[in-house]
Amino acid sequence: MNNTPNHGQPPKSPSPAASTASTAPPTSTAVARHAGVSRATVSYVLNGLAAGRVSAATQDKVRAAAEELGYVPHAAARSLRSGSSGIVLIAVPADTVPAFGPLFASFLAGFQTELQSYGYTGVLHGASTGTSALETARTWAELRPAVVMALFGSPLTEQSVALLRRAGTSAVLSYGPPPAPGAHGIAMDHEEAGAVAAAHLLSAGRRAIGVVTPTEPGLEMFSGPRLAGVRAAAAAFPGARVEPLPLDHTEESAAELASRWGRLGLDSTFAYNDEYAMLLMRALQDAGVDIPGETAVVGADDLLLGRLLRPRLTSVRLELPTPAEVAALVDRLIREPETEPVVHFGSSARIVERESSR
Amino acid sequence: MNNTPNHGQPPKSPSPAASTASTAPPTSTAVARHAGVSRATVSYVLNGLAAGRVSAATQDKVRAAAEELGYVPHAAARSLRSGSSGIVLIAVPADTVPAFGPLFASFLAGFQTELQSYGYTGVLHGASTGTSALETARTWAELRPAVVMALFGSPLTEQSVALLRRAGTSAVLSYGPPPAPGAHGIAMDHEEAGAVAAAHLLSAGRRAIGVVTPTEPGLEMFSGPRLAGVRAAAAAFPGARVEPLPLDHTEESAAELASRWGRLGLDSTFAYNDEYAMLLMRALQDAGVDIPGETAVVGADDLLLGRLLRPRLTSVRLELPTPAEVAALVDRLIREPETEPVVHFGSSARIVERESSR
DNA sequence: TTGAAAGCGATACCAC
DNA sequence: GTGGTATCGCTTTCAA
Repeated sequence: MNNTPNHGQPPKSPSPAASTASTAPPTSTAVARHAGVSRATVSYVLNGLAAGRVSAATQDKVRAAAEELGYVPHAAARSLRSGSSGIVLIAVPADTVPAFGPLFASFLAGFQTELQSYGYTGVLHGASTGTSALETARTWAELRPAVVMALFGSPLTEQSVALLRRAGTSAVLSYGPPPAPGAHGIAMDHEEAGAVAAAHLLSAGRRAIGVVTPTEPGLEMFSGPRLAGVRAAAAAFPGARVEPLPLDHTEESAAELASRWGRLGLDSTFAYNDEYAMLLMRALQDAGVDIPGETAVVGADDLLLGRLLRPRLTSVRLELPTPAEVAALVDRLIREPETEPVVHFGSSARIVERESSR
Repeated sequence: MNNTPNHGQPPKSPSPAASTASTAPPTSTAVARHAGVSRATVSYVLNGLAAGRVSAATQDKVRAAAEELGYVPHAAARSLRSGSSGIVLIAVPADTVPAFGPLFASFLAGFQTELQSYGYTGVLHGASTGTSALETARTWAELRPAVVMALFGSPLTEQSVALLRRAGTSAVLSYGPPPAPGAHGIAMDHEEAGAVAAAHLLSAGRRAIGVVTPTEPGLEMFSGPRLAGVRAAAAAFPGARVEPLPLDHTEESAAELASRWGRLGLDSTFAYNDEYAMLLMRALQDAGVDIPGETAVVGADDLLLGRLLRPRLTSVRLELPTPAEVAALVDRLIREPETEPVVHFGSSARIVERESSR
């Protein structure tokens, strides 16, 4: 990989041919010349600040010229001048992305649209977790984003938050895990998810609960608290036992786990999500374990998937904050950058009971 | 929604408090002052062009000052000056995103990392399909991206490609569908996928093939060609019949389809992907249809899911171009912007035979 | 009603 | 070895 310290600049082109087909991109100066007015006038007209300043005839001339030349303002120049980029940087840990479900994808889609309606430019940035938090923050800071929203496992430390804030970022918002010092947070209460699942199993008389913890990197921050939630709930029941069950996202891993199921002596499981639940359930069924008779299974996320399984899958549903709510929060943080960092609890968990845990 | 013509600027803050905690973000001027040198010197040192120009002692001073102040270069300023942003804009149709599988998510993750290693900044932009192609292109063009890679259903027309090119974009690359005039393309051969599936079913003696076509918006561009591929393959077999089967991504829709399965008289199905295959298979099994006895089922994408079903799911696997290949292509297009638009066929399909079609 | 001009931050040529 | 300084495209104040 080329890693010359060229600060993110692309390698210089060997052939300095004009960057595009014919001419250089039209600037506001070109529009002004074309319309026979000054650049100032162009700016007023095109930004809707022309009321009572520029005659209607002139406005038409300007707009026609812009249209004809295919003029598009230069965001970098504007942001340089105005001092703010209007960029909301949504950081996604690149190597965890595949593990996120459709639930999350649809949140993102709505969120981006929502931001646009506020006039911000939502920009997704896949952070490769190979690099340090500070280095990653530097990359982000170069864009001078109004807000950085760090999703899930995106690296974020006190230092990197500080760096971003010095670079003019109004707020850093951690979505998922508890925020680093200085950052706001939208926390999902994974402990509660675990607790809800455990409460359900315990009240059904189960006492030996396995908790599937994915070995995929970047997911510990969810599975950890969930496990803790299960443990907390179990602590209230004398004789209850909790067993972590590391599991790869592969058939082999599930088969291996199922093969030693008897020795584990578990009467119930809380899987990381519905997909892992399916993976485990299949392996258990293939190994002759009766579900829910011998072992109850509870998934999470309440995907369509779970309803297609037999027995149908009981699932814990985490209610996420809506895109509109989050966008409104982002807008507020931009307008009031000095707001004390605070954690907004964004979710509540409830159980969707089906056959796999009866 | 606020849609005042303010060209993407965020609403002005009512409280013009300093944008960040304490001071304004440090500039190269600040670093220069702090180090007791000129801005020019700072620029040389920080960009690694100081060899034989600046003394080692001075270089150290500069770097120390930059470090201490937490200096981060301003991408907008740099891009303004240098005339190129190094941004590779990856456009994703926002409302289709949830329908993409893990396959694609992992491609994206790798691609972003790959771009980074070339020195480009990969930026994902969720295009809300509510807006016109031209308007969307304008939004993109404001960022002056080096390349726009439009995924799947992102709106792209001859006009919008032209607009982007006038704005200095080296190349527009359409990933998935056949490119608009002026754009390069990485096409996935969905017809081949359909043909491969059909060939498999036909050679197993099946003659009445149902083809599941999702009703979700934005997916026709895949399902259409696949259906066409099936039809083409079937045309070679006298007596073969092909039946499109519209299906929502819901249990109800699948149940409804299953309820009239007898009347359809089909002995096989090619589903849009493994998830739709699972949906249909479940409904058919619930309706008492034997798989593969009465009806063979073939999915697509070869997800883990398919191996967990009973019977195990036969699937068509589309080999996508690797992130590295695509990144290399992007790099080439940036360095040689005048390359004639061309379509790169990026995929080949093969069948993974399992129990559901035996 | 319009225009001249300053300046946002970084780069690189040219002179010292 | 180092430092002025013009320049990228755009916004906005002030003057005409």
